[in-house]
Amino acid sequence: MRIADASTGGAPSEFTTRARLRDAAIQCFAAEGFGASVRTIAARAGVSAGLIRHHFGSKDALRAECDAAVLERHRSLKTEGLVAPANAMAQLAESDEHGATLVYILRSVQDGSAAGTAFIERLIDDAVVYSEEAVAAGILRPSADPVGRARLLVTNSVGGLIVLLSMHPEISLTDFKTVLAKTFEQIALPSLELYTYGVFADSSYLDQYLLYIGDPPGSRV
Amino acid sequence: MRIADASTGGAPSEFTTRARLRDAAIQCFAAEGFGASVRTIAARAGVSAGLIRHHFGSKDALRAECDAAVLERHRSLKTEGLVAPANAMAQLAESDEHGATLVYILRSVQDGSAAGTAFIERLIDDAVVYSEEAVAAGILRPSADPVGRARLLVTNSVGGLIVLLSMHPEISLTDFKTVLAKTFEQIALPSLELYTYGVFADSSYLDQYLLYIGDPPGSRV
DNA sequence: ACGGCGGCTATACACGTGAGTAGTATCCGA
DNA sequence: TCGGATACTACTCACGTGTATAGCCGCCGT
Repeated sequence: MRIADASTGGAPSEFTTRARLRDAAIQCFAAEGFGASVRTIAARAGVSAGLIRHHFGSKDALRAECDAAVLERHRSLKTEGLVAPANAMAQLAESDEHGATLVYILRSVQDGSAAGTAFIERLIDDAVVYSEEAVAAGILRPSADPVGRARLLVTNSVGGLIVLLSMHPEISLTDFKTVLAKTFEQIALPSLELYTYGVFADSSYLDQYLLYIGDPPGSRV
Repeated sequence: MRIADASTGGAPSEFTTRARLRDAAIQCFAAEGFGASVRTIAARAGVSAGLIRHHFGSKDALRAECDAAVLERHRSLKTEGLVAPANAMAQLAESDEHGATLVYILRSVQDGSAAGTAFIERLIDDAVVYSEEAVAAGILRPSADPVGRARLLVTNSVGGLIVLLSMHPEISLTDFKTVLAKTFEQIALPSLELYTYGVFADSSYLDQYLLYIGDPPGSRV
């Protein structure tokens, strides 16, 4: 037990074999989803399947470590100031390693795992903070339901990305970056339009709804 | 072969055993995802696993028939005029049977299957048509990229729904309707706000991008 | 030089899956 | 009444999976 820790002395995520296996797993999970077998991961890392069990004990434990690594990678990216409020995702697609990270995160969300939920909630929390700042700075319009808006923006963006990527099952291990770039290029203009002007020509739908929730008819519970 | 067809004489989707099994499969797939085993489906229908193979030949064939049935169900709903442009999804959540249909569709999209892709593309095509009409009627703002906007709106809405539902794994076979209603209630106000006013306080981001694609710097390939 | 130990593999096991086969019961027409 | 087809079940098989164990090889401290 405690193999890598004991040898390197504290930092478990170095260039140890354990980290190599973990990164191979991240790439496989990103490429094929979490159905990727332990043997596939082992093959990609050029080792035998038993070694993974030797290091991690179980597939679930391996995945938990992948989750932690990816979450941590995203957190460090954020503290580096790379992740801007609006185009948070686009930044991640730049490098190929980060591309795999992004796809892994999307797969986690898609899969409904705890890591995916955690990630979404973190994004929402971030968005709430960014939104407050941006509203104060006059960049964003104020909202009647700021956290609801943040939630909507995040879930829609991430979900839209998931749908778009689901429609391209040919994300062979190599071109995460390419397919992500294409996708972003596809949605950039409509997104900016939507975020700038909305889609409705006037505010009648919103006004109706505001009236409706102000004095709701008894038909609903 | 051709059991139901030969007996009922033309319409394969009646109250035949075959249709019963298919509907049980749709509910199981909606509840558990497509990993639901043939035995589970059989148990739900109150029959043995072998019978499913007897009727459909394979699990894939069964799923194909479920896909077709769901797609057809949605198409008939559309021709009934029930599906309005804006709140297309909300309608489906009303009845419980349609709730299962909706969730099945979402699962198909999430899963990246051909049926899911087909469904998304159909929704986009519909949205393009509706948008044209709505723009002509002065309800929607015109767009510089109408089909891009339709694509964005559809993928974001459906994807957002998928994400939101993924975060509630407790969709026990019974309360499709409840969880869908809660979800819609949660996003209604922010959605209307977004679609009415957007989120940006001014058009500077959009203007920048329009300039950018008008004369792109050479840094990109 | 050598002895122990950690990295690593080969092999096997239990389990759940989809698929296949054989056989039984039930109904319908001649 | 009977014969055949059809709905249905019980049982079996092959396969891929995650998990588990036993053992080999090379490095490193003494």
